[in-house]
Amino acid sequence: MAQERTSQITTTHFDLRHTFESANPLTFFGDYNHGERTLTYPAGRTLVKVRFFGDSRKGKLIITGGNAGLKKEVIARLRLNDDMEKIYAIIATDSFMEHAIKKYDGMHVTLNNPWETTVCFIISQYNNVKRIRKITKSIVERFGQDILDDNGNVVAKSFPTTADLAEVTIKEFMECGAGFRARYLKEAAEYCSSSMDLDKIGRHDYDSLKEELMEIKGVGDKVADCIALMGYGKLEAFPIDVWVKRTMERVYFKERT
DNA sequence: CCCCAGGCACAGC
DNA sequence: GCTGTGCATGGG
Repeated sequence: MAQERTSQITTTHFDLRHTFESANPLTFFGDYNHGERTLTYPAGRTLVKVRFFGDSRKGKLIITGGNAGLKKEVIARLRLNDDMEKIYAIIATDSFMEHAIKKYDGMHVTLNNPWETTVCFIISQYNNVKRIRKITKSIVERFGQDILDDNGNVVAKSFPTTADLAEVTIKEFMECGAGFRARYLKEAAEYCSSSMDLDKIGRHDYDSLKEELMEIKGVGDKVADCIALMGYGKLEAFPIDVWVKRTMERVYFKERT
């Protein structure tokens, strides 16, 4: 029966928009609605909806969904317990960083399911954000399992498991727009569903974890860092994509600000 | 028409 | 080890 749970979390130095217009995997299959200030995403067999009130200085999240442990899940996933003031103090190394911190106050690194993260970042290689989103959504839509509301209507799809995707053919991944990454997805799903334990390797330290991740075809240095950081919460990881590289070169090796 | 996008595997040194 | 190259696809 319909007993929708609602919980509340108060926040400081958190901003939903900055977080979800940034670089985390949830961006690729969750739905962020800027007008309504809501984020909707599948978590297990339920659909989570998060609504943000206030601003990065003083905010509030209202969470709705059918699951009892949801509040804890959201706090973990959005890393709401991160000590942002301490982090800002550490990374405020120059005026460029100070400006960035001010401008994007409340942008959080998120903590995601390792497999979801792996899929998203395999798709991300040599690709643009719009297409990454399109491909990811298409795969979830097509191969995820139904998430039902109380009346039995399909409201969303869950993120497909390793076993789900191991059954998918390269041709089907191509039909989702994956292009040359189709065979990486196929091999990753087969490998991760049979020869590798994504939960278990989470207990390894950063170096060893990264080494394990790079055994997956289609996962190289940068994607492994993304998975380590956003799939496992290894804060030592520092993924350098073309934008980070470009910015660092511009700011620290040419102009100087 | 060309170029590029949240890199990667692979070949050839 | 290091460097160069092809890669599916869509948008600018």
